[in-house]
Amino acid sequence: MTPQSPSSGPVATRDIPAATVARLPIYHRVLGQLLDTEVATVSSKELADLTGVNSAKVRKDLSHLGSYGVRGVGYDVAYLNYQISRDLGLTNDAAVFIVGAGNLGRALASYAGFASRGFQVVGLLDVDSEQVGRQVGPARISSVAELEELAAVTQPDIGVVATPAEGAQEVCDRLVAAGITSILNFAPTVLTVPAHVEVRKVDLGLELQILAFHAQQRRRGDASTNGAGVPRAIDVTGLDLRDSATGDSRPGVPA
Amino acid sequence: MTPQSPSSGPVATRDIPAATVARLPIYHRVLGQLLDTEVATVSSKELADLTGVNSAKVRKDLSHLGSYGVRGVGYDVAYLNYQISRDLGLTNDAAVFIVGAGNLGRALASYAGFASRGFQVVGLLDVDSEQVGRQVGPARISSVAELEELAAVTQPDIGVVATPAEGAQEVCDRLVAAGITSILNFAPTVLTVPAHVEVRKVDLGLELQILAFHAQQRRRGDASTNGAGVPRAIDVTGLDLRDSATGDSRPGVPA
DNA sequence: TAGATTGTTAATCGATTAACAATC
DNA sequence: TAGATTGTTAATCGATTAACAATC
Repeated sequence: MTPQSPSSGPVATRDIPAATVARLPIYHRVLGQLLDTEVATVSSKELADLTGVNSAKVRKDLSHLGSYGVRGVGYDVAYLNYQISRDLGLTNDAAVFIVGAGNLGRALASYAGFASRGFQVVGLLDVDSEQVGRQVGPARISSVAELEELAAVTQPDIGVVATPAEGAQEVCDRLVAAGITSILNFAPTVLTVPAHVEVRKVDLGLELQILAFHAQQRRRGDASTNGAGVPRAIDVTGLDLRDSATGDSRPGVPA
Repeated sequence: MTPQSPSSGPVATRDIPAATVARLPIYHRVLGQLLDTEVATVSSKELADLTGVNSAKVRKDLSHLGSYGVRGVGYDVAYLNYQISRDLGLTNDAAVFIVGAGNLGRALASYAGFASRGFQVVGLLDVDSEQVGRQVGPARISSVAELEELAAVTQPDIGVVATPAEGAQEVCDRLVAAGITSILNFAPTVLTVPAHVEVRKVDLGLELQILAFHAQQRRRGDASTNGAGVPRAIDVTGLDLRDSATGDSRPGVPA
């Protein structure tokens, strides 16, 4: 994930459906756990049970990567795990640059799930000069004034915006100016970026709202006039988590 | 959102498509900002520009709530905002119970986006006895040993699991036993819950992985043999963020 | 009335899933 | 060979979007 030209082999990543891409990390995590417990092979049915994904969907997803299974046997855990890593671009470490070292920024910097999945925090910045110099997990907090300088040195692949809503757009602009083309946005704002930059948005309040909505639906189902009384399991699919960048400097789709 | 029987009026929430539900909070946030700037009406086109959602989609989404627009004019900001709040179940405060007061738990407890959207943190628990008693934003940290007791008193609507992966399932079981039926899971594990409980999963590493994948795709498009050189904007839809609860005690779909 | 914008229709697109032939 | 499981087909379902009649 360092910005070199990719010399990789026959990675069959042409036209993997978006919904499949979104599930690959799930398979990847479960395969990692299976590796730890020294399970050698796994069937689509087993993967389905472990991930909650329909087994036909598992097979279809994996078939987009290539024919890595063996009929009558299943998938070799280590081999499949490696192939998914490769297709996800995790074989080279991705350098992550976190702006904002409040509770959230610090939580992200010390999040164990990053290192184990090939992400390396190469910068953790904050405006608060009192915070500068403090060690947070593997990172030391730097001043946000040094953003450009640090970015030039560390060449981050991904920028994470963990600031309040107010400063977010400015930080985003500076990240983009520094050459970063992938941004993960935790601030509750829609970020405006040029077309070549991809922004994904994580909105923690939104997740709660969706839960609250479904909870309300269940209560209605239980107690209201229709009186069905069956607590339906409502499936939420089709959530678009991506800030679109279809035109130059247009706002995108937050989650 | 307190567990009383809903006496609400003609809330037209039957069969709102899942994809629409996932976007309502986005409209809600933007409408709130428009309210602050005293904008009286807004057209679907304007809402589309502000959220990055296609304008036809905006109209279709809003039409699921009822006919709240005026042809030739647009939507009354305050009225639409209220209707969405009502459909999302935000008119009554939802009580949120956070287990795990590490960086992430503290970030959530002090997250401004919660209070402004009708969520109230009624509990923040940690195993670390040194943390107990500390004030974090509006909440004071309690001992996780008091989980059942506190839940009985505060009657939380939503439980948030912000513990490491190891403790997550136990915490989840205790939340379920305490009567909580909506759980937001930040731990990198699939939680197993009874069918009547809904779990939504937020996986911070997953978002980074998806960004990394797209970044890799862009580099391929730029530099590889096909030589197209056009940085495609790849759209990611269809991400299922919900742990399913289709059968009793079956694992679900993590995000 | 003329202009603007909603609400809805219908076509299109993509994702899901059961079913089964291929094959280890 | 018999049993198991993949990879793929095809049917179904839901979401997206352009287009436009309804109507303010």
